[in-house]
Amino acid sequence: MKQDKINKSFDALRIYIQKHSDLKDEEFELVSSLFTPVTIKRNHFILREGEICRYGYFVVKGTLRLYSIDKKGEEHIIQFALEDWWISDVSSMISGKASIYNIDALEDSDVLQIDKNSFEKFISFSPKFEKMFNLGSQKSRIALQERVTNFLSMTAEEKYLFMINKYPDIINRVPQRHIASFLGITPESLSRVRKNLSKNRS
Amino acid sequence: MKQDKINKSFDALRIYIQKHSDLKDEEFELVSSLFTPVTIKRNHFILREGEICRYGYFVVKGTLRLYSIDKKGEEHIIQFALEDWWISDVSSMISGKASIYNIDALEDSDVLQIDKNSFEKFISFSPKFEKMFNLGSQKSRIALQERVTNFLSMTAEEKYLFMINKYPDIINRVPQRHIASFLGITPESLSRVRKNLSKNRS
DNA sequence: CGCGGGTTTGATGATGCTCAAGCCCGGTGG
DNA sequence: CCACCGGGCTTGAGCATCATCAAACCCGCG
Repeated sequence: MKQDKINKSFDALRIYIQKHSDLKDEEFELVSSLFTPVTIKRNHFILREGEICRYGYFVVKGTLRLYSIDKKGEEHIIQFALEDWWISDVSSMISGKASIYNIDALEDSDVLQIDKNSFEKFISFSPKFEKMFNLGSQKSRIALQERVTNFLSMTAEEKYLFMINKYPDIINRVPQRHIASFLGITPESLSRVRKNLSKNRS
Repeated sequence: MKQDKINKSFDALRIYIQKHSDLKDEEFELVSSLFTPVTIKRNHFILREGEICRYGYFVVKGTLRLYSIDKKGEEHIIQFALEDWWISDVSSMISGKASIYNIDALEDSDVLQIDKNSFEKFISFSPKFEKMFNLGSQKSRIALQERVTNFLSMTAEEKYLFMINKYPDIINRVPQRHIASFLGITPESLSRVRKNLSKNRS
């Protein structure tokens, strides 16, 4: 990776952290030493089903997805990650067991990679980093609970409308069939839902 | 509440905490001072939609549920809580905004109630309490992600089988229609799923 | 006993899936 | 510059799963 791009990656991380807490230069010095910049080409994997997940990733640029493959070979997207998001299989990382998920890139992407040990160092370095992480975890937990609630109570159309409202940036960047997968419907159904909406809007 | 029952409640909490970390007598002294024992009669509420959630609850005895009500008036169960589980609307608690959920008791239940401030004290009192809490949050997050994965990839029958396997204690204690609600199907459908399973098993 | 909540069963229907074909559009090579 | 290819989206017809509505059944409790 070019030095220029590396610098930009760390700039992005710094801005992200700074949003959540003050950060002195020497603190950021340490932080930088713990993360490794990595570029991931479109359709390349950073985690495959059956592997143990050893890293967390901060997305500097691009789009990644976390998904499972069921016994019929169908993909089911659990999470997207765009700029400024984190992605990883926390379950595999904590348990040290094989992951049931895959993570790959939907576009050429730049990420900052951090392994488990470095991450421990990172959050134990300062309480404010730990707070930042825990707050992020809570937000993720709340978003997942919201998604469960929606699965329990919404039709395909309602789930799509909710998503447009809550994650417009994802809608605008990700191919429709992936949106469908995330919503738990087929691409055909999503197409029909959209047709219906545009009809009723005009 | 009778003193005897109160003591038993704190015993349960102590055993729970001890499972996760050592605990000295004087530490537990403090912990006890932060929680309030409460009994909840069957069908009584500790949180209603529209209220701000001000407490977390540790279940000593009984069964509670967290659920939403959709615009058709249907209930959708997000979470059960049995002995040794925690229940609360974390989202409302963190944001300070009105909850979209209800929490009530499915049986006469004993819980230990703790308000937001006391909880802050609790986890800031010792790093091991904070660790315990964060680990619990991660586990909850992982369980929610698993549930999302299941919604995306499983049929009604598969979800039910998964639940039998993962939460047999809930299956054995909770009326069928509530299991159905948790799985996102109707009581009638669950009844038929069970019929099918018993047919194919014999 | 008989009442009542919960579960089961049956008949019918809606939502979303499957499979197959057509369409749109951007990229590539002649 | 245009023809053609291919991926992704759309459309259509038939179908499966699960929902709905209504009735019967079961069983514990007053």
